[in-house]
Amino acid sequence: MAEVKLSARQEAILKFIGEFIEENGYPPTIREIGKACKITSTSVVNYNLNKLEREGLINRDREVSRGLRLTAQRPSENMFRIPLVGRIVASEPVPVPSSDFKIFGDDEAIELTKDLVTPQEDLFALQVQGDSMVDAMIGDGDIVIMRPHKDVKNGDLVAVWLKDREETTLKRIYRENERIRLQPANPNMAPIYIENPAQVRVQGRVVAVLRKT
Amino acid sequence: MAEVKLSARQEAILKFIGEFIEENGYPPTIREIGKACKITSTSVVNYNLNKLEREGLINRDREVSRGLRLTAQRPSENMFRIPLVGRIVASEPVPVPSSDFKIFGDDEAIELTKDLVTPQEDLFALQVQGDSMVDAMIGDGDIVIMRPHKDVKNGDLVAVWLKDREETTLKRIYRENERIRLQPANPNMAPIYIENPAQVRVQGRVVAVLRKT
DNA sequence: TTATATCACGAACGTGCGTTCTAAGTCAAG
DNA sequence: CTTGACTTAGAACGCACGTTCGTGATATAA
Repeated sequence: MAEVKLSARQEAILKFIGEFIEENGYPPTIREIGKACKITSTSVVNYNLNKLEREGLINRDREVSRGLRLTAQRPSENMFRIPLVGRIVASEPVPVPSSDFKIFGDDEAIELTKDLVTPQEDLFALQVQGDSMVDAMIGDGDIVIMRPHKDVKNGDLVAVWLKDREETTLKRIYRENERIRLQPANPNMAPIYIENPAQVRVQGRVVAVLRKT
Repeated sequence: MAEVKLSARQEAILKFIGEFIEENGYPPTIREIGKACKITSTSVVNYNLNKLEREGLINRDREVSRGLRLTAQRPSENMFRIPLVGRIVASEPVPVPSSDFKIFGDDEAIELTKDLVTPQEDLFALQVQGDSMVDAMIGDGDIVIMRPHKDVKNGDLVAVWLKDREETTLKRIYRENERIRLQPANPNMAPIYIENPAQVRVQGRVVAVLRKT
């Protein structure tokens, strides 16, 4: 579409709407727009708003006072919440949230921006307890963002529960024929080889790690 | 303040306002609130809104249609940007942004929420290049949020430039009498002792670490 | 010239919407 | 019981606000 066709007036209106919403938390009325942009007639404002709507730059709800909003970047669009479901300890399996058990009382949640993580429905967060994962460059108190089980590819950093050792670790996983190789993130450390795939339970893929100091 | 004094109706109103704004981009009218919360009289809604305002939960602009907004987390309020000023390499000093050199063309910036970092004016971000800081639990590609120089306290995780070695590392710093102890985050590694304080240049304090996988 | 489209002005209409007033029901303290 | 604070209800007032209509100015094409 041609986005160049904006007259000076329409640009002024658009700019004013943005500033007004930012400042007041609600959109301006036609008359407020008119006063700010030195337009004496409400019908002129209305005319230009219709123009802007046809251009796709704003939405309007007719017959509704202040019934307009900018289509462009609504601020909250760039933010989302991830439930913080618990702690991850080396000696216990990861507490993966069951899908039917919805966390409603989500006072415990982390707010993130899309810069960090592309949002998906089933993401969840865990706080690491203990220094057992230093070899994965993850320390005590760090928060890991995870995505449950499915579609784990070779090379992904995953949380696995090792049945025989009875412990959880974070490692890169590689399926090699019959056996599984678990590669520590620290290149100085040797990999673990698991001959029997039934001995490992992949609990999720690590999507991101956050550390506050 | 007492936040417990909300009646069921007031909570319903508050919840509806939030949902309405989320959905429509502008606040509801008194009558819309009334219809949604099964309140037949506008004055009752008005009464409860005044209650909520006195409680500090909403703001109202009188004589203005839809003139109300939630005081709690206004979405954009909880977000801020940090300039991504460059890369941090072990073999070079940290590129601390000079205060008079304002980064205006900040296409390179990271959006964060206040959950992660308490916002301050002079924060900046660097992307780590290379595996030279694994002992600080920081890997290649990680992003460190930093705050320049001043008020570095014992135990802070800082970026230091070691003059004699000509390298940058991230370590916890401790001033011990005349000498300086640099303690790796990995507890298995031995500390570095610097006898001559002029040999180290503290370039900033690490506030947070982010890793995308 | 006429025709069509774009843009601006002012006024009037009808309703949306915040405000205010009167009245009444509930409940705990006296 | 009465009193008073709190909450709900209904109605009326009056301005706020989106809409529509008539008018006119300007510009480009036939």
